[in-house]
Amino acid sequence: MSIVARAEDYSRWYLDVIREADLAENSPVRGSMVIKPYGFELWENVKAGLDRRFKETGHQNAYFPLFIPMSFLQKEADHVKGFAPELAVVTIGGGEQLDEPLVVRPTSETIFGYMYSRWVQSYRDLPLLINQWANVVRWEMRTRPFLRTMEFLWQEGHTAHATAQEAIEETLRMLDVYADFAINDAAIPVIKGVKSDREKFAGAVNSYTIEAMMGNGWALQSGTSHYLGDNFARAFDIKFLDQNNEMQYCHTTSWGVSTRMVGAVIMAHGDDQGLRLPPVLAPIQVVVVPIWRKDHERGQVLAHCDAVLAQLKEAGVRVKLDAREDQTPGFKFNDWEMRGVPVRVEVGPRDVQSNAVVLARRDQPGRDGKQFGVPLEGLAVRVRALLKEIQDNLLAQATASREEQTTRVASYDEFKEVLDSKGGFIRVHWAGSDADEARIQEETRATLRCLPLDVPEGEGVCFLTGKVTDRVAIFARAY
RNA sequence: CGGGGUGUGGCGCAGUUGGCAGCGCGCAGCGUUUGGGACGCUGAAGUCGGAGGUUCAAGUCCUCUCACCCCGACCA
Repeated sequence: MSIVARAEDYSRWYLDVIREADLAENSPVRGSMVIKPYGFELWENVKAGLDRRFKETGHQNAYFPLFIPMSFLQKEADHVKGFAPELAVVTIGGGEQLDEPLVVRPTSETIFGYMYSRWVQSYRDLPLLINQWANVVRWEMRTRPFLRTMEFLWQEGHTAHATAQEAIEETLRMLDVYADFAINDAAIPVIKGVKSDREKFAGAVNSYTIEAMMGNGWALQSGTSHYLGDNFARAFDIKFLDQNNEMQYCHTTSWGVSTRMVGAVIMAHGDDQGLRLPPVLAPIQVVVVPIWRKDHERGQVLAHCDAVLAQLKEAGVRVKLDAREDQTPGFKFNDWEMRGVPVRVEVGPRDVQSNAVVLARRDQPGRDGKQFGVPLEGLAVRVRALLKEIQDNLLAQATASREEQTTRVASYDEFKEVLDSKGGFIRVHWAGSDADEARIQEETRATLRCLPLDVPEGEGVCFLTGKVTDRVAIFARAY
């Protein structure tokens, strides 16, 4: 059992890491997986970081049901068209054929819409800012652990507002929240952008995305935020009386981040040794490995470990002692590196003697990442600083790698050449049509990931059509 | 749905012209080990994906079938 090199077979590397780091396992049902405790803890930390931000921006959690009447989906034409192919539908309940089939939610705009129409009467009821943590089901043809599974966990925020402007502000606010989480917690640099019409959410006016780059140069949509206009308000009759006693439709939004984010963390940071977790999200931030040769050393070393443990716990560090007696220290070093633990503390007889420890950092493999003779006194302060440094370094590395793999091209020939030789993100001025976009996808397997928001690049010539435009697009092969 | 592949102890695999079902890892017990993936000895564990057929004899040959994996079309 081991992990294949990324350069040799990236998608096998990904599956190897998930297996070796004990994150998840395929279930007996095709396309669905069991998230194991270590992987789930990682997800729980993702949840915690997002949930805190949702609360800070005024949202409350609630829970809406798993089953949705089929007729609800059908109320919004684009929505049903988009989701119909991937619905799981319940037609039998309690041994009886159901009068109306129930859809296992693929997303919850419709049931939220139905309830919101009952809850909103006056402008005083607005805005409505609700999030839910839930599982959803989409019948996928091709699946990959975390990146695309038939059932996945996510949060979906659904909000209703009095005006288009407020709803658009909310959409962009949540996009910022996602970007902030990705950058500061997951240490993944992301590009905020708007989706093309072809790529946008079924039923949305506009879809926004944070696009991240994985270790192989492929793009991964890591979070989305949709401005739904009054499409769902009209479909579900979400109306209110405004200050002038006039009936108005609400403007709604929805936004989601899923367990796919775990896949993003794996692929944005992992190396040939396995997982590399950003300290903010790591279930175990520091692992302590005791080392002894002779029996009499054992007690001293473990006592020393306890002192380390106590000090780090006191400082709020998530620390674990690996006191397994049936494994050698060398095995444990490799094991925890594979699992991506950011910092390792090694405690042996020599450290007991000198009242110190050895510190090893995951982002610098081998002897380079080791500090010897680190005094026990003040260790927690030093470790916390090191965790911060590792967090920053992972972000810096991922950013540098993304910049290195982002290319500007001026012609379609160059586009194809770069895509085949180098891959990564390709930045272009873009004035093409839906049909042009479809053709590029067909010919190159690259898709238009987004039109980046924060790029005042000025006018330029569209690489495909030759038209002058100020619109910029990023194309890439994507998961 | 199209193309390719695989089903044999828990996992990864080998199994020749059909002739006693094996190897590595893991697992259990005991002992020696432990500063970068330790070693020895002993042991447990398999209706060979399923059904049918050919044969004195099938993991192996034939027919049917099921499942899973990989590559495409759909997608957070």
